Amino acid sequence: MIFTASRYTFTVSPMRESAAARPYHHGDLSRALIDAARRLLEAEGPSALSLRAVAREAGVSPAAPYHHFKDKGELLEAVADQGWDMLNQALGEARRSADNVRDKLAALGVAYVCFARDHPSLYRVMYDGSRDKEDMPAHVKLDHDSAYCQVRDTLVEAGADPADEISLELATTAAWCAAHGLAEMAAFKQFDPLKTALGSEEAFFRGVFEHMKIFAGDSDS
Amino acid sequence: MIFTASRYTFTVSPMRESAAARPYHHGDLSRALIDAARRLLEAEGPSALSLRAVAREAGVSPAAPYHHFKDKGELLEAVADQGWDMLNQALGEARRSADNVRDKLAALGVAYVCFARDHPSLYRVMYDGSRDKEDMPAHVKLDHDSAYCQVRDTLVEAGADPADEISLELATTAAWCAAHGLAEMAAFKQFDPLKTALGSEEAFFRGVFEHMKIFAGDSDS
DNA sequence: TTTGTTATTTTAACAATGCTAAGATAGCTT
DNA sequence: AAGCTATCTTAGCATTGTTAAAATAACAAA
Repeated sequence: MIFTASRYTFTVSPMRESAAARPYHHGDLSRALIDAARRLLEAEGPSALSLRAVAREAGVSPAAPYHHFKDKGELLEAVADQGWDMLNQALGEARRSADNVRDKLAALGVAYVCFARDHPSLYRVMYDGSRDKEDMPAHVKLDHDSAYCQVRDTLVEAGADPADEISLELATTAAWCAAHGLAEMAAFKQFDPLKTALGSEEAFFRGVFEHMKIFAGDSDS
Repeated sequence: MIFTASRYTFTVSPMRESAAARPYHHGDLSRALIDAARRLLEAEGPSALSLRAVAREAGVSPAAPYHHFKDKGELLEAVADQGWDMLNQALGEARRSADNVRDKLAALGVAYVCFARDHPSLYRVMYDGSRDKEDMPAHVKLDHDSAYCQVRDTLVEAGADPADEISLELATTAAWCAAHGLAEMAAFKQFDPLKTALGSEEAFFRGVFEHMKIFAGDSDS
């Protein structure tokens, strides 16, 4: 679907549900902006993601986005939200497709790192917004099927005592930190020999996770 | 020590050893620039760290830095290098002051996260440069007493088999990822209740590390 | 329909940034 | 003293985020 208005030409992605009644002049521009940002992000990486470039990609003037997002940051937040939705979904699938309970948590971890590997720019945006604030990324702790809650629930399924809240929170945080740490490291090419030695990248991820007990020593706390 | 040349006034940090024979006009400008960058970083955070601001802080013209660093990135690399030196030193101290072998690795981990907590902007710079390249941050794997090597050596001291190189690399990577992940998360205020419940921030760090065995299940590999 | 209100978009402008090319300056070498 | 070269400044360019003001188009009421 292609609109032409004044001298700007731009495309509008097909409307989803009735997400929001179609606004005034040009269809759903805020969604078009988010899509344009995602397109730019995949094509050129995070450094190319300027507000003006997004507007250009969407076919509107440099100031147009400011009527839909107060800030460049607010647009990036919207992009990040989509990323979190995708990640939550990927974790859900990994969780369902794991054979036995014992492997479920490792499967979650591998799925997490694979997501970061497959969408590196998006993953960056998902965290960059939160680094300045002192809040966790959106939807990480709040939603029912948020990534965080999925990890916590999986821990309970695997035998963690849901009554010991502190221990459960610590374990969930530990899993989260481990996955995030590996996600940020995994692309370093210093790991290439290890990956080939182990046969695949996923095997490398799994191998790292298998060693995650190191900090605990051998005793059980 | 204060120089005044043309209309720019700037300070030069006291010379260290004979790091490099004192250059031409204004003393050791490249060091002065790095110091200025560090000062700005601590005072205003990473977003305020523009090359022009650094030049301003150092009392030179906006183009002066380009005779000492080919890029903004190259200056940031130099700043990051100092950060890695500091971190390596902090890890070394933590390693020496740990009572028994068993606690050494946890002490290293806590020291790592404390460094990131105490120098958040510097820590950001230390990794930001490496995210674009696909290389690990400078000096992480190369130097003798690099942070990476210290972790690996500590693992060997704690009983890891130095002959099984793959397992040792995996374990070192696991420890590194865990520490980095926690370092990036630790500032989120969602953890405040946990920190107070456990008495201190360090206790929280230790608590997370103690749960790091989760990915391994209970069996030993 | 006409009129008015309001939401959306454009144009134009500002300050700031990274960086480069040209000239000035000062130290070193001969 | 003359020349060379490294260092620094001045000016300038393209780009960025953001704002203010003007234009445009949808809608609601008369």
